[in-house]
Amino acid sequence: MRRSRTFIPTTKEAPSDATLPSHQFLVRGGFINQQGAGLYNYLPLGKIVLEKIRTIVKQELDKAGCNEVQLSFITPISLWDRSGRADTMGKEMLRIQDRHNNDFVLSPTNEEAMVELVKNRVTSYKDLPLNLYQINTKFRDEARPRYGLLRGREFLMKDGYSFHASKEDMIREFNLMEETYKKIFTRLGLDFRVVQADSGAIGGDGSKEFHVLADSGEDTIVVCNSCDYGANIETIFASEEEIDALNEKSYEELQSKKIDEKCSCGGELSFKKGIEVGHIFQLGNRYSHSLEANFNDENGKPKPFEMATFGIGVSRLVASVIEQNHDESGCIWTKATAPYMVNVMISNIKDEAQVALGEELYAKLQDANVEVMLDDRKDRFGFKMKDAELIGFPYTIIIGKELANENVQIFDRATKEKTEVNAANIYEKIMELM
RNA sequence: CGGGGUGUAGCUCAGUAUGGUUAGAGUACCUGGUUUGGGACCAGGGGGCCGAAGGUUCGAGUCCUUUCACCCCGACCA
Repeated sequence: MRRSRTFIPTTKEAPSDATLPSHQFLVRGGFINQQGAGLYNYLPLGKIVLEKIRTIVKQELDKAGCNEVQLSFITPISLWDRSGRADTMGKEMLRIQDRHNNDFVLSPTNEEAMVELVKNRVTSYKDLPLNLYQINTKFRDEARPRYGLLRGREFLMKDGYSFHASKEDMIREFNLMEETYKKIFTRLGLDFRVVQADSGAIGGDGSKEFHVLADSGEDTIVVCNSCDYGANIETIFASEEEIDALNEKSYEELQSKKIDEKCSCGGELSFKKGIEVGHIFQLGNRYSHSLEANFNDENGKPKPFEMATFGIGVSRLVASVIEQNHDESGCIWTKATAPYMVNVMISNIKDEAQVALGEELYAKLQDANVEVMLDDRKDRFGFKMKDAELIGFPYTIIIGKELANENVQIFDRATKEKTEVNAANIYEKIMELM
């Protein structure tokens, strides 16, 4: 893509209400803009990142045998009356009326709809197990949306639901999804932990959360330095007071706070802040029972489905990548999430040799299916560099005054180091890096 | 939903205590010129129903009432 023809409205100043790095940089970098409280538009760059994350989520789920569907976003209130959630979800569910004064809600989640979909269509144990998911807009009318994409009212979430003939099989799927989620977050290039969550009435290993480690995380978790143990503090500290006191501490304060107990593996335990980006949950037959969704077992006896549910906050992940990967200059996208891998920067657009090399390289990289941006704008060197750092292309190839000596530079966004490369070798060199 | 705060140019904000020229700055944008290795410089220019509705007044960005929106601190959540 040519920078001169894209819609990437970057700004020097952040909106005054943006407090978190991800919020500031995503707005300043022209990825998103705010439409209303908890409502965001995705501009071209933001849309690309969102789609990349969505694609990785989809690929790994499909590989694990899940089926993607797409349920209607607006659902009749009757669906929620039957499960009892029309009352219990309260004001989080935004209700609307159509022209006939019929009541609908903007779906905040889809257990009911998914059970209704499967009910009477999957009728035999032979058809089980089944794992259906969708990556679709959700709406939760939060009392207080904040932190940009991290807590919007309208957001993109992957929600999956699995149906089983036995609890054992449901647990097998639950474990499979845990592994699948690990693959997804690993592919995204994130430093994350799986933690035991507060599983309420279900108990046991019924619920696990996936946290991206970041200073600005809203949750406090305990992690081991030598094994992959992790726990939300809500599960290991008895009193509300202790939990509240820990949650109020800043990242630095927590870092220095020692935990006396050792992990069962012998390793040291420490506190971290995390952003919850995934949650997997063993549901049992709570919904299948209340919605009378049954299958026939080997003996022809009707039984409610054993279910589990699996969520990933897709739009929240966009912000999480930046919360974990940024510096004072802007975004540092991971290779899997970068909107463009390479930014070819023509330092001085009036220099014919620079333009010629830039165009040539741009064409070659495009032919090689590299996601490449050509910064062909008439602006000055410094301006374009600041812009590239703010947006966070993993690599920027600087075609500038060193071209007179047959050299160009590769600027590594993460380290901010510039490597001198002979212009004749730049294509091979950049291809090696990726 | 409780407590607090803010709405003035695309963005960041002055101006409002004490009403009074044509409502400002920086930045961004447009024109021309000079620049071209870290968000350039000079000159010129466009851009505002001062959140909205009522009211007080000879006169309202400024005072009063109502209302809407957004933000922050709490309680709640992918």
